[in-house]
Amino acid sequence: MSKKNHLPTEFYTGSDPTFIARGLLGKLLCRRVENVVLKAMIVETEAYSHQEKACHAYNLLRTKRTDTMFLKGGVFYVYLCYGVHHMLNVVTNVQGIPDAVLIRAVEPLDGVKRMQSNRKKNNIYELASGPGKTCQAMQVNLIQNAKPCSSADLWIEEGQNVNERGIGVSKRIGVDYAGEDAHLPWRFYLKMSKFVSRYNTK
DNA sequence: CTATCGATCCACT
DNA sequence: GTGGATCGATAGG
Repeated sequence: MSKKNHLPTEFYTGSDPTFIARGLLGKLLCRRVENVVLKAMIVETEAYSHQEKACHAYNLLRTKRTDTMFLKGGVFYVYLCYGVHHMLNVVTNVQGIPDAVLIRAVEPLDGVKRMQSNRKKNNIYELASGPGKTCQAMQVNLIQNAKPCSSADLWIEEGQNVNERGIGVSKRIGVDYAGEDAHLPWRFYLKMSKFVSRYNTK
């Protein structure tokens, strides 16, 4: 058994979600399915906080779905969107304070053939350039919900160091329903990456 | 119980 | 650029 290079717990619990969303850029999202290991670098994230309307757990709203977000930071929050696509988040903050970071896009590194097969696409730039695509490529579904970010079948490990100046910022995508909070500059991405989702809402 | 609506993607024009 | 797919969670009667 090789020792995994997991992130320390404090990484997930120690700061507000925008800081953690920035910090996750360059980290590696890893998945083991059967005997195949998939690895991909996180290149785009969005922060969600219980204090703003775009968040499922806004105002500490607790439901069957948002229960996961109330767990201590460092677990995955997975849900189904539009009845079709899974979305992968990382829960942050301490227990009882529901904040999270959505993983919106990753750059495939290992197991690319498997991801191409999962996505039924060959173009590497289209394998995980969006939150739904990322889950399809990495074979993430509701079974992963509430599992630790250091699980044997899905985990996050150290990756590239990212220079702050290499990080682009914009408002979040697809949250127009959130009123004024829709304008929060809480989407973060690697400027130089060709693997981010196409949208570039400023 | 029913109605509404997505933290999206893709095919098509 | 636009619209359909598709279904579970959610809120309200």
